[in-house]
Amino acid sequence: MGTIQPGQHLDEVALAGRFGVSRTPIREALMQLGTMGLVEMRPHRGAFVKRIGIAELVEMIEVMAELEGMCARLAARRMSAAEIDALEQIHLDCAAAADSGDPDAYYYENERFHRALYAGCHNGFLTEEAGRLHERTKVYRRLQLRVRGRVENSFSEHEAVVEAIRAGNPECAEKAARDHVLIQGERFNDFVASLGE
Amino acid sequence: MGTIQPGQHLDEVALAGRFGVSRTPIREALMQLGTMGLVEMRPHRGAFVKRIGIAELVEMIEVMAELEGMCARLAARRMSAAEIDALEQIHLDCAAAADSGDPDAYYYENERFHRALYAGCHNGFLTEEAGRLHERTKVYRRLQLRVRGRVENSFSEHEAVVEAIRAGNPECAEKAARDHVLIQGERFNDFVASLGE
DNA sequence: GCCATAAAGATTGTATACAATATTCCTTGA
DNA sequence: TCAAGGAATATTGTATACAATCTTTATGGC
Repeated sequence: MGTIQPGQHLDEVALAGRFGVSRTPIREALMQLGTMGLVEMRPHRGAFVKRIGIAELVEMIEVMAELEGMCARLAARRMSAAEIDALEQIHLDCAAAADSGDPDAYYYENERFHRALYAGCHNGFLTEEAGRLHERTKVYRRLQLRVRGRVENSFSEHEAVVEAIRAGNPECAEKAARDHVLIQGERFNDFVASLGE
Repeated sequence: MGTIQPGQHLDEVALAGRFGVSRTPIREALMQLGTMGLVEMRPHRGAFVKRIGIAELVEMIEVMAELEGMCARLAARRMSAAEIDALEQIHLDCAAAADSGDPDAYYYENERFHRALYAGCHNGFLTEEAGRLHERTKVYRRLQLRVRGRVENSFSEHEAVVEAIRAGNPECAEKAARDHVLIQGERFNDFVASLGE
């Protein structure tokens, strides 16, 4: 219970009753989610949980890779020593989480790592946009970490990003971060293919 | 009249009266604009036209350059012969508009050119995102075309993009498109600097 | 038996009324 | 005279009622 499925119709009165408010704030929230692209609003039909197709997800990952690469490139040029230290500390936390063998723990630390990377570009708008896209694809990315060996690979890919940033090598950092995301796209394709669909 | 200024407070009842509807649809529209980032919503204060600072605009242009470069890179790989022909036709229309000496005419054709480029990447999500950012910065970009010689330079920069795409050279196309946007950022800085602020 | 059409029901979109909060201006005291 | 506090006003946030539109179901005709 509580979990909602893609394509599900979001009934306004039901939600209003569920949260103990009137339809008005519910409608405003749904409208926000609509413009954010999380739900689909069809005229006189209401709000539906956006059903993200595989093609669309691949498209989003393609853009994601570009933005993450850009963040890393700029971070290599702009991050202060203190910021790099902080990023490396989070990276160490990732290591601990990876060793613990708990995918959820790693997921949480991984989140922190990416947020720190986004902030490191010193471009507030880019940080926002990358964060939004990250948020929008997180559900699907979380599945990835369940794949055997993915956590270890993810960690070593982070390593490459951190090293390039510390070395002050923008091109290298960009490539490492971009590949880190693109690999997830490929893995996802494998995952989908393995479902026989 | 009719034009609104950055930072201006958007009165709900005034807008409702102006458009002959109640506050409800006005509120929903403002909320949409809020999540789109075009207006700023402060709690219990209402909606204000987003005041985009110079720093923020530079940040947006930086991201814009990356996305446009990505579009061009993918377009060089994915555009069909027919699409390239269409892009070139729009480019010719730009030439005609440039020759007419009317900045507004060129502005319109320039718009078509960029939209065609966005569509050429064959990534619907990227096309959407690039279009949104384009829309959000258009007001400021329009000023650029008033600068002497900018229309001619813009046109020759387009030329480089079209040639690279026709040649099927992704790296070249990416660089050309990226530089095309970045130059606008630099010109804008010049423009701001010339104001003595 | 099946399809088309119309009526009934359900759900979204809009308007209006009321409550909550912020702003402004006036009063009062030092 | 200026500052602080409070009341009055204005504006946003929420609830509810009504209108418009879509969906479903039942009925009639072929």
